[in-house]
Amino acid sequence: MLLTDRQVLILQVIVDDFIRTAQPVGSRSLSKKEEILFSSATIRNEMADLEELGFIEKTHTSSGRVPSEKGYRYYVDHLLLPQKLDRSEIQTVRSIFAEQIYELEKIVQKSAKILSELTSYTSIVLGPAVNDNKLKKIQIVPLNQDTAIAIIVTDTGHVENRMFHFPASVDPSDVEKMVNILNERLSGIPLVHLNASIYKEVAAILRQHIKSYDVLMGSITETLSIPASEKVFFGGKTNMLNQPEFNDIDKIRSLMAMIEQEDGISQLIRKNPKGINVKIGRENNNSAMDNCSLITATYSIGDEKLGTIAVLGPTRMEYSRVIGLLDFISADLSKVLTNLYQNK
Amino acid sequence: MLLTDRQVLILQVIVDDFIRTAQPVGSRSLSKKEEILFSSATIRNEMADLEELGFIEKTHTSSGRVPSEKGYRYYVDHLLLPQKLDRSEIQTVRSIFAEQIYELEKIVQKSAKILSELTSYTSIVLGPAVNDNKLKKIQIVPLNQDTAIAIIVTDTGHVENRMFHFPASVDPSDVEKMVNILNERLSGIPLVHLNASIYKEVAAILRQHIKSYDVLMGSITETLSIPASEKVFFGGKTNMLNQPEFNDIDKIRSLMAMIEQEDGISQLIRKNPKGINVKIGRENNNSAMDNCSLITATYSIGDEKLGTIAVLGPTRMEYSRVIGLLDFISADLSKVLTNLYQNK
DNA sequence: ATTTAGCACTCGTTATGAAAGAGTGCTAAC
DNA sequence: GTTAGCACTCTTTCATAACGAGTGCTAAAT
Repeated sequence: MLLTDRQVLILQVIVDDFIRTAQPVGSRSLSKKEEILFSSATIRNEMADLEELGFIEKTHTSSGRVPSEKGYRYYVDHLLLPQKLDRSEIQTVRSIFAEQIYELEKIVQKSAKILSELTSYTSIVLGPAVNDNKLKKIQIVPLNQDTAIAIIVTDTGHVENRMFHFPASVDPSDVEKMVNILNERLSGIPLVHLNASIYKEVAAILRQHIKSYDVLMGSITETLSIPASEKVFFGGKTNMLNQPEFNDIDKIRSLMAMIEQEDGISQLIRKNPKGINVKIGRENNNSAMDNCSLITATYSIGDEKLGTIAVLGPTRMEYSRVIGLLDFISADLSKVLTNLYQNK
Repeated sequence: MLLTDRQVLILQVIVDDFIRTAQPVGSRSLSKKEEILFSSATIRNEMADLEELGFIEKTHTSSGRVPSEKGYRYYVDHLLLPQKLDRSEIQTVRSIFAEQIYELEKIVQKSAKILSELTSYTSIVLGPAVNDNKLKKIQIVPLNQDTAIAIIVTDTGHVENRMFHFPASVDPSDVEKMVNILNERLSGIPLVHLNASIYKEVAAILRQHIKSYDVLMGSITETLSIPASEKVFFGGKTNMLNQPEFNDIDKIRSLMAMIEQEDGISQLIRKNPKGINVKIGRENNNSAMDNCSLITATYSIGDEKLGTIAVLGPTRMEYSRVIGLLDFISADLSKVLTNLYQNK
């Protein structure tokens, strides 16, 4: 099943042309390309073979050829060269970090926006996995006798807050004491381990010093066990409306419903491993994305994977360009974040 | 230009029918309705008059009639009876407040979701105007030598946080002192007045007690002057795709672009006064909304207007139902919020 | 003076067929 | 192995006709 050089050349040109025009590619128009030195009849023969091998398809008996998912896969795996960014694009990306706002979430959100603008596809960025952030400070602000807000600040500057309730009988000074002890003992612990650590390391001390131990302990552990939300940011949600393959209302409906739902797509993205990953069409296992490809890249602080940035486009997406962009942005993002938060 | 009773009846039936079916209404099908006791020929005459007066329109020379914006306006102003909610709907709405989560924003967000589900249109809720909330507590958490997070908690349980920078030379105990003074003096002040109050009431004391007065004062006032974002929540953003009037890709594109942009629509909504307001089609002054109506209602704590909830639908929207719903939800929301936050 | 029946007319929708155009597969010649 | 040539297929476009829903107008009925 190895392809000859000529078949590879033809496949490449078909994919490139189709990505550019969204029109099926015929043998005659192929033969006019300058890199093609043989006749349309030869091309027809080769195309028949490529079709039999499953790399290209016809939309109907007498139409030109269109890359199949297998064809795109071959293209992505073997033929594609990540596009270098030009000067102005590099500048645009760097502008993400230009403002002196060092909030992790803001940077991430802005990345999503710029990514969608540069690609004119839809971008999705999985916010940093807050659960792995380490506790910097916990504070409790009472609102009235039986309600208070717990505020959790992480080392990356992320702020989580949760309201909780307790009986009015609880002594305010008790709450204060508890917060002090928690801060002393839990600073630096990843959020996800907070609850375990409380039981293991702090419970005994708390019990000694605090009158309403049972009640408060119940409230605080319940509050801390709510999983820190891993946020999803979108850019260009409606960009897909401009792609010619989505001139069909039904396709739009199912795709938009899928994007709007957010959960499904964030799961799809989350499970991707480090580095660049390309999922083409049905490889995504989601019927709403049959005509879409999803390219993901991870970003990190140091060696620790933090989150994922992704681009959703039609299968006929500019893989080369998008991969180049994602490559650059994710590396730059990791570099900046590492500098910001690594050595503190 | 007064309409006869019969003309009003015909207009009403046309609007009702068109809202239900989305099809132009002809004289023959009208004459079959049981509330219509005269012939199709009579109806045709009346319809010709109504058309001349501008209440109804034809889509083409030999089509049935469709309400014009003026027709909808008359319907909304004179003919419409807000629909009462049935038992199960009331229950659904009440479920917004069932969970013991008293966070204002969560309640508001959930309202948007339920509103869009009950109407199958798009709902928009303008979050409470945080700027008018009163300061409960301000806290500052240092992240490293030159960065800290300012956390602002309001009396409604809303938490704002902002990162800011200062020279490493600033003494940490200075920061602590400042926070204490700010809390002592500024508690209860609406966020929007914080900056002014700092200068008026706290500056003198701060200058006395704090070494790095100038630098810190600069940082803190700059931080507080960033306007607290008034959040916009959407529900059912893609619901409009299911409306038959949006079978046209171009209409979808411009509408979705408008919804996605969020700013435009939130401005459109913000300026509406207390109570229920209906804007029909071009009354919205926005070409993307030519085929849409926007119904808004305000919610309050006590007498103080807090925010707005709105429904965006086609001009052919079920005004009676939506107005009934908005009426109920906004009243209920106001009641609950008033109970929660008024008497503390 | 209203109301209604009747009818010619308009316009959108649907079905049908013809012509054009793009592209293929196959055969035979190079 | 490559290419020219040609019949064939399928989509797209356009014109045409038939049908149906609905109107406006006239004249008769109430």
